[in-house]
Amino acid sequence: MNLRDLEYLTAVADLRHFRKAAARCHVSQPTLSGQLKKLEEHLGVQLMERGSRNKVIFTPIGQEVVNRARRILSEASDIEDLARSAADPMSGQVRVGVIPTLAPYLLPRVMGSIKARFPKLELSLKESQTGVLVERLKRGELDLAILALPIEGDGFVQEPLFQEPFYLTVSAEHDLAGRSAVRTEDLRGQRVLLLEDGHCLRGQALDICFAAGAKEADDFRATSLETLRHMVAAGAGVTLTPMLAVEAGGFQTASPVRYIPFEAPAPSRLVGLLYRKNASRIETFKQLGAAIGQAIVPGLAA
Amino acid sequence: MNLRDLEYLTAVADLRHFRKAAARCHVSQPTLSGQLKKLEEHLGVQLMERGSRNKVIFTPIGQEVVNRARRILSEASDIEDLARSAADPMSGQVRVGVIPTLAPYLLPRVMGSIKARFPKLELSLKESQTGVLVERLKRGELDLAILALPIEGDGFVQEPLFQEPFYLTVSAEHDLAGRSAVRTEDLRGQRVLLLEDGHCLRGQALDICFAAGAKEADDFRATSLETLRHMVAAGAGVTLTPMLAVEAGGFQTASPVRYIPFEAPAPSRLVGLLYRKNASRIETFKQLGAAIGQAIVPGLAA
DNA sequence: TGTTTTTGATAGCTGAAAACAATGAAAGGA
DNA sequence: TCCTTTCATTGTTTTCAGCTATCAAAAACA
Repeated sequence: MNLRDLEYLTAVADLRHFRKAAARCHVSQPTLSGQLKKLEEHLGVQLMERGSRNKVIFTPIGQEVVNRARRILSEASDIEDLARSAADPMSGQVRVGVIPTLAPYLLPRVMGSIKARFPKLELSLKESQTGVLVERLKRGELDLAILALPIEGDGFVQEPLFQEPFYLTVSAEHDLAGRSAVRTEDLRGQRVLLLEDGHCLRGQALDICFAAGAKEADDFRATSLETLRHMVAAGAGVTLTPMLAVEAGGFQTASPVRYIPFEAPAPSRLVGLLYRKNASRIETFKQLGAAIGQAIVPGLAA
Repeated sequence: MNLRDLEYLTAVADLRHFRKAAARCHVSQPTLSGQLKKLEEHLGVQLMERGSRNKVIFTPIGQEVVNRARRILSEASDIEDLARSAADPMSGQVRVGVIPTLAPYLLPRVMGSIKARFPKLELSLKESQTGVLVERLKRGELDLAILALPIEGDGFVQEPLFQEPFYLTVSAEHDLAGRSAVRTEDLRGQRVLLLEDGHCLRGQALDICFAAGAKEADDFRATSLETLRHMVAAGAGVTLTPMLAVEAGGFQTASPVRYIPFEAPAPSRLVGLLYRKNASRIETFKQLGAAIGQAIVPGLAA
């Protein structure tokens, strides 16, 4: 059986006339006759009675087949519509995974402009740690990840978006609280609070601490940057906060923690996109990345 | 688009492997690859990501297309099932029209054995006068009619089933009530009650009366044989009753009307089937006719 | 690290079947 | 009786789904 045959059939059902039906299907009348005859042979049932003058009459089974054929054709046409609308790269669904140290701070700053620029795009957001994101990307459960680069492992494209500098985060009572800038060497001897295992930020901060001669507070692992912030406020130690997670300037003085920038070269992480090399919607991802960059980079310069 | 392509697609979706999918569809792998590629081109959307080693991954749109394809294929398969079951001539629906002077008396005698012999046959019954039946048959609203032959008009097949003799019907007080048989000449001068216009039986009875010199009671036209029966019982006149409508012997003596057979050649009507010359289910009709004949003819002989 | 295996894509060819034009046959209508 | 309408039939052409053989990439393995 064939969708084309069903079109012939419904055309005859609509017009009750082989020649007109053939015209509507843009084929010759013998073609349509022949195909319908073959369809009847294939089904083993006579679908209609042909009189040379009297109108075509459908058998009860034929009528039922016509009804079902109409539904099938309509559903097939739905598929084509679906595809057509999806052919617009900035429409349809994109499943995005974002790491937890980025999501709560990045998304509020970019979602507004993305929704405005790409109204037909439906972003489905998922917050997970790097390892989980990579795995889900590989399995096709996600289309795109926003995380800290580089990622080890092949088969992916890594697209840098921006460098996000870290800020030394201390309590208002801390010795360094008054400084307008610090160097990594200032970390020496500090008790540094870090995130629990699995967060890429933990590894990056650890590297910086190790290089600077600081040591991790090994009796504590935070679940989130917010926990970390509260611990620092309580005077339990210092930490490194990525820039987007730094509280907005207006509240900074009232806050019990101080965010101190590093002198150049400031430690930072590279935030970027990750997607499968043979992904279908690379164009969509590139445009998304550009939009995120435009929304964030001006804020970085300030 | 093509149902075959959708099969390829769902096979790949099931097996996540082009070669295996091709095997399941009994085609070569390049064929399947090529057709799927064409499908994607036709839809203008990438449906899946092909990695040479990692499993095939469907895009979100691809997954949605697969879901819809599955439904379409299932519905297409339904059509084939429907046709297969309908290919058995004695199964499925047959829309039968029966004239009102036959239906209430014929159907109870035949439906039982028909249901027993053809359990898969669904008879949809409609009671209408000859003219309506012929019209509906022509329009394809009915498949078969059971009525009195012959029918004028072409394009139909008329298949005789049995001759149904008429009985003179008089009240128990009537002069002729005691007779064991009558001749048509006995009708002379009788006041004959007949059915209203549209009933073929009216015309047939009228012919008999005209030939015999009886005259119709022109102030009365009955709607049904039952009305006629009651009128005869009330002594309003005599009438002709087709044999099947004659009340069963057990009640006859208790009944206020008497049914008197005619001497040979007894007037009668020919009951038969009518269907379109190019009808699809002629075999079904022939078997149905045979079953009706077998159920009725023994009763006629008795 | 080089080799093998796996897996989908590509190229070129073939045959079945879908399409066409021309014609026939049946049946209304003039 | 002839003409028109309408679907079926016939024979030819063209399209394309299908095949075999082969390639290229990448994972697996030694």
